[in-house]
Amino acid sequence: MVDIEFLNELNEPQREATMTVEGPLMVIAGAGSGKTRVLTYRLAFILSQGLADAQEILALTFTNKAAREMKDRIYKLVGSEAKGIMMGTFHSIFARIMRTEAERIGYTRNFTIYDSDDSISLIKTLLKEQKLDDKTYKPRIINNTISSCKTRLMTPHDYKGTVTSDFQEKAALIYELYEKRCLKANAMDFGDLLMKPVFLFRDHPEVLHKYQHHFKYIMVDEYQDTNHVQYLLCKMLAASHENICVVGDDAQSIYSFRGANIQNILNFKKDYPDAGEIKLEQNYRSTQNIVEAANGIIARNKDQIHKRVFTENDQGDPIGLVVASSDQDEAHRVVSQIREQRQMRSFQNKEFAILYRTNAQSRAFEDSLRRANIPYRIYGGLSFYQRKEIKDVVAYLRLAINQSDEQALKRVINYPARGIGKTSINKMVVAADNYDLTLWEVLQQVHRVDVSTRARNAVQKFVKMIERFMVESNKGDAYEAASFIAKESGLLKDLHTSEIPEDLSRWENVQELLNAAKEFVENPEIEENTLEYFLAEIALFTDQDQKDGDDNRVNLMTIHASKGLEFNSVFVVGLEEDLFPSTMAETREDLEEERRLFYVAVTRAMKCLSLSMARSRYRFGQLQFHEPSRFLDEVDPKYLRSISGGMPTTKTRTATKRRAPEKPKTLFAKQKSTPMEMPADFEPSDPKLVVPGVQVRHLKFGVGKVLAVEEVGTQKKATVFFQSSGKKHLLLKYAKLQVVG
DNA sequence: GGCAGCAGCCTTTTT
DNA sequence: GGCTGCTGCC
Repeated sequence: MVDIEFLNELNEPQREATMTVEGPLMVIAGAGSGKTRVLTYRLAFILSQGLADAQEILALTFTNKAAREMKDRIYKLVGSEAKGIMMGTFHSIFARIMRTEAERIGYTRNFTIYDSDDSISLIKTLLKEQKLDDKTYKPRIINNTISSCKTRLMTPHDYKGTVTSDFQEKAALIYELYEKRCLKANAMDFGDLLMKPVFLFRDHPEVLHKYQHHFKYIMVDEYQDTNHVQYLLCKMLAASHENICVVGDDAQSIYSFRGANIQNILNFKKDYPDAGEIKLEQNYRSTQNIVEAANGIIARNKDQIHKRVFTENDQGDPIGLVVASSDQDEAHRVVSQIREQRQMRSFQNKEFAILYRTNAQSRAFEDSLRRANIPYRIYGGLSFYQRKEIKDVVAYLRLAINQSDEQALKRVINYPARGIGKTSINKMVVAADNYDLTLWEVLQQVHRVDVSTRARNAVQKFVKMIERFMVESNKGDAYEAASFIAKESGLLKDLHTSEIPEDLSRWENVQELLNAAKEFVENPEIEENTLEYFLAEIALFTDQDQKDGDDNRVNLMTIHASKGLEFNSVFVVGLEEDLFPSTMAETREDLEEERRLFYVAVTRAMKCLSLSMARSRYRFGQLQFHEPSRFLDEVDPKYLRSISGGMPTTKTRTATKRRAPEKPKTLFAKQKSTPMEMPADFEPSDPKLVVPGVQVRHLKFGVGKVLAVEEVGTQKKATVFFQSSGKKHLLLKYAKLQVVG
């Protein structure tokens, strides 16, 4: 038995929540009340008491990152006993279960996971085949319809019974065809990963029993954001022992747009009348001002469980309020405040967060921060795995594992160009349809299809290549296989020899993917190091999961993405009607969700909080004027202090002047994982300091030694020898160099 | 078959 | 304002 001294670090309700492990339990955890701590300690407690082995515990989290962090913390508490806890997102856990059980529902274990892009592109194909216009029947909307059916467990047949409009009727038809095609492609979409297990458990009680028996303890984090399917899965798995603990905060439910159901929290007591209920109400995160202002905000919502969040922390500073004239002005003033707080309170860059309602708002802040030479990091937006070049490589990998994967096949069949054009592909698609074969099977028998000799030869070569990839993917580990495929497919070469400058950074991104494969292979935690497992992992990897990194940068993200995080200083920006709350929010329920979102934003702040709005801003390429958000009126003025941001300081002007105009577009676009990011602690030096003999750092080339500086015309040109890439000539006017050592 | 140029869409949030 | 995907031209 492991020592459980750690329980002493908890307050009374926290300890109770930690030690109540038998039977159903609901923990309502207010913002900043130590929820994660309770969850980790609770798991550590179960393990240390020998109540269950790690593999017998199921812990469902909201993001993979949350799971990883929790695992780390549990390791620190109980050591290697924690190894093997089934911890992850609903999607990743049930994807694993479905791999084991795939054969029972007509799939094989190597099935592909379609992301929304794959789904939408399949829907487009189907619309075309049905001669339906994709302007009237928008693929994205149909995709939303299908996923919403899936969270409500509606099959195409069920849905057909409910249609009341022409659009729905066509959507039902597409849904039906879509399901057939997914099955044929041995592919599941996000919705399937949750819906199919429910049907599997329903139709195969022995399978359900197996898992019910297997998981002795179940824990669900962020329960307020679970949807109906997730709710059912929990209920099914917990039915025999009922050792289920759900943790959440109804006030922070912000995902109803994707089917999250706040009722799940309220229903918990109906399903388990004897369930314990513990409220964590002491906030350890924020100042009194922030906690009380937040309480005042959320009090206006009708739908909520009563609780009284309080704190024993200091009162703290008033909440800053900024009314800016434009979005640029807003950004500018936020940056000024960041500067000021860095000085006055000695906060580091990474202790700041700028939170906004929509991703599109980030641009103004990026510009301002870049001008001020403040490094920043953007969360969200286009994730690494959504990039074209990455999707191309991944498509090859997918194809190596699952040849039925139609979306992957179509993506790479003629990329890099190998002479298999639209006409030939169309003929083969038709053949596949006529003979009820997969596209891959047709490719294998291309000699029976009426295509040009040139195309036929190209197809046969392509098939041989993929077959080699199949062999390779079974032979080596994920890294070896992926490297082989990236190289042999011609993809790397295509990017490397390309004239287009962006292709260089694409090439680097592909290298980055290979690095990820290497890291995966070297991770001792993983079950198997094959390509198949690697693919399964990255299919569910999202931008929310990117590593924090220790680098010192200001954080920019949507409020949704900020859930679960905390920062010393938070700026909630864009508090304008029609932006936040969003125009889309019409009903009282919608509006209450927006208000919860505001509540989440405000409660991310530990010490400093600032709210701002812009009277005008560019949207859809047009200048728009906005009224202040109603949410600003909902903050009690006694907590507020208006900040009338004045003119930019001298220092600001200098910084603005100093920036090189080329910097954003060229250098930063070439950053590896996320473009436009500025590495931490990179501070370009005055060009005068760049003299022969000194060591310098360059954003892209790394560290190097200055060999010579010469005047070319009116400009200064330096010759630098870089360890990474050899000798380079750089114009000092453009190249930013930092003198080091 | 490949590329360039343009139209139209988007902006709520994501596994 | 920026991106994607389509069309039409070579």
